[in-house]
Amino acid sequence: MESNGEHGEEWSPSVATRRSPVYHPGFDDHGRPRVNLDDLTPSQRQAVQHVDGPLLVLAGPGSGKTRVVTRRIAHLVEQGVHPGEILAITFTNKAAREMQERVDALLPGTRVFISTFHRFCARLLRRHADHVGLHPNYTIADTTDQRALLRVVLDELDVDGVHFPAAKLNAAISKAKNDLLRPDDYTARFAESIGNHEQAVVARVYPAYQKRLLEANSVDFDDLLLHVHEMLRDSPELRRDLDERFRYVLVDEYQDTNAAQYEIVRALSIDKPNLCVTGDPDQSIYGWRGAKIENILRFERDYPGATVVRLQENFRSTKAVLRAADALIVHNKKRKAKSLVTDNDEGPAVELRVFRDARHEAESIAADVRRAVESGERTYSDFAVCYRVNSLSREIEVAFRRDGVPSQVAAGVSFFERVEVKDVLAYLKLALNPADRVAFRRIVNKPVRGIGKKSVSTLLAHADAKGLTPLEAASKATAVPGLTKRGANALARFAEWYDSFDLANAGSVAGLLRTIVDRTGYTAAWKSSSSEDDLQRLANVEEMLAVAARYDAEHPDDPSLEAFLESVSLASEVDSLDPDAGEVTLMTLHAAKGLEFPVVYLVGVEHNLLPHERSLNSPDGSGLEEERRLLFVGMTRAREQLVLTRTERRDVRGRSLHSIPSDFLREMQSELLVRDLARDEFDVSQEAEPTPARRHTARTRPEGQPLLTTGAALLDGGRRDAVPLPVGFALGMQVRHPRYGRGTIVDLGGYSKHRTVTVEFETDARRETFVAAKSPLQPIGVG
DNA sequence: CAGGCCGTGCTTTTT
DNA sequence: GCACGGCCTG
Repeated sequence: MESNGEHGEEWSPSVATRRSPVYHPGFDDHGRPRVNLDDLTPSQRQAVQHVDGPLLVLAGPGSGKTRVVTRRIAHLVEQGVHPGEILAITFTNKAAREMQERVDALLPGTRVFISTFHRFCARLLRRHADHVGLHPNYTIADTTDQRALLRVVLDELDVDGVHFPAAKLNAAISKAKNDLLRPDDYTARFAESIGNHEQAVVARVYPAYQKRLLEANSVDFDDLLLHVHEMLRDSPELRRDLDERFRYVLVDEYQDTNAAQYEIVRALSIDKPNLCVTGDPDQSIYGWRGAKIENILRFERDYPGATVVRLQENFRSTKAVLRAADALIVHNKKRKAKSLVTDNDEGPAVELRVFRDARHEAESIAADVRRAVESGERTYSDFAVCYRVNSLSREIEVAFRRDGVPSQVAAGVSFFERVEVKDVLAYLKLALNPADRVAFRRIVNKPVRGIGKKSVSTLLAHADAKGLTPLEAASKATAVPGLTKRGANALARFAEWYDSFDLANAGSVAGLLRTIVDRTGYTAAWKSSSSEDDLQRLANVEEMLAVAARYDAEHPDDPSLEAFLESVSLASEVDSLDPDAGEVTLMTLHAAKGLEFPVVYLVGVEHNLLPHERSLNSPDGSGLEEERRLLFVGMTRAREQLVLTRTERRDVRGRSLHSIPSDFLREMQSELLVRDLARDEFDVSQEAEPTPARRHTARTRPEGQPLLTTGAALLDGGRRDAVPLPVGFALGMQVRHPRYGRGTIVDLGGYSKHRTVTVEFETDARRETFVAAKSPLQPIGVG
């Protein structure tokens, strides 16, 4: 309790400050307890009412886990536990936000510290950076930065970057870090390994890479955990303080914790072992990034006297869905036996539909969805389409767009990873952390200033030797040996120009960003360009400014650059999914965890895809079991209807290959209703043909009609290769809206994602403005 | 030093 | 099939 006052500040604004003792948040104004227990099952209630000591909640899919966790938090507060003593850790920002909202709904104004592992560690590291040789203004290197840095290291160590690509080495280093293997440990273990070239190379590269990161006052994703683990391990006082400070710790999705996360949680639960973990071994799908399913399996041994609560009743899915999911998962050997039971209806049978190829598969689903929505039976947001690999989304996106089915994609490449966004962010990073060599390299010649790679390397070598920041070295570039006169002058000019920015006084984050964009003239060339790509880039930078402005507005009390960059670095694409967007959601099976939809299509249930070929050669079959769990997770997202699909041919990297049905299908065949649509007389696409909107889209864009807006495909798809929306909106164009009927476009505004279209409709001269990318508007030719 | 072309290798999943 | 990095040329 004592520690709250002192540390409380640190965690604001996420943690409420101490309340007046008179107010008791566990009760409403009439003295009734807020935490309702009546609508809980006995085991749910047991978990909610558990206060002290370790607690393991084994929660099957759809068993009301979030409800239990949030109620339990509320119950703890009701029991007099101060909200500031509770720490809840999730894996995704989305889960954290949701939990925050639900706790807030139960006990308005109560702000518990709810955070993802990485964010929690980032904060902690900010506060105690000196423990691990960092400064509080450290920056976070994302995957692109990591690879860029690795390439520099490879260059220096004269490692052949062709046989040992940065991405691969990065994965190896990441894996080592996840297993708590630090450079020295790794080198000690693998330096001698003759049999494995890659390990020998990593043993050389890893220490150099880590040194460079530290030099740049930077950390990668894994370091966030690793550094915190180190400080907790090496500073008993700090560990004890935090253990005391967070008397009640909750960890969600515990089956997905890796070695570092496990140790961190452990360290916070020694003196006050009020640790509650929730999870489901059957939903462990992150083994490939170091998650240890054993962590949850051995919880009772790790925390003696632990209470174990099993939530087996499923409130989400139909009996048919659960039987199929169960038929599949029982084939896993390494597993705690658990059955899925529900009082829900039987529901329609789980179907397996077989198609000729991916195009038929996609078009059939699109037609299906349209039919259900047009008949009023469903809305678009009732549907999800899940797949094993991101590349499968493409065919679906295309078919949906062709058919006028609105969709949103949780894609692998995020907005924040686009080059132009990264460039602008690198300026911000350098402003925060002048030591950041990765950021410096990125922006020193952007826009082009005549500073080449050679000059930069020479300069940075000098800076390293003299202990200067890159900018300090650049300002005295003429005195740096080895630089050409031209290079030195350009560098000195750059440094002088940069210093004249007065970044410190730019005020808000948005102000700072605006200053940077204006002063660099970064976007200038694009403004006059007519190329679609350039306009897109411009729009992305504008969007970045909007993101910053939004951040400023949401954090008037904390306009700090580090907090902004942190939130940007730790944002993920799944976080941007909007369940109420009125769109079909397309995502990978991994991204689907924790979500639910009335109707789920699970495409590409084929051998080498699901299970993925890369999982097949794991020696103990653990890879295969994880694939099975992945399918299990996907299936159990469905509330009412589940459709699995496979095709007979599929394009893999350009080649069309014959596909083999997944073994998983055989394992649950008794629960599947098989419909072979591959040998039908009629083309699926023809069957679905005669709908009005479809005919309209077929002649959507008359010859010569300029593509005036960019669509959801370019932005939401997040990929450069996304097919541009075949639909351009232009002034005067005739469009149709499903509710308002025919109309004419009378105004256009904004760019890309925020492109707006104002339409005057024929009925009652109604005027409406839509966000182009999200609107159901269908062009019907030019008026 | 910059821009363009060519070849490789990629794709499993992500904080 | 594509995107990226590396290489070569101007």
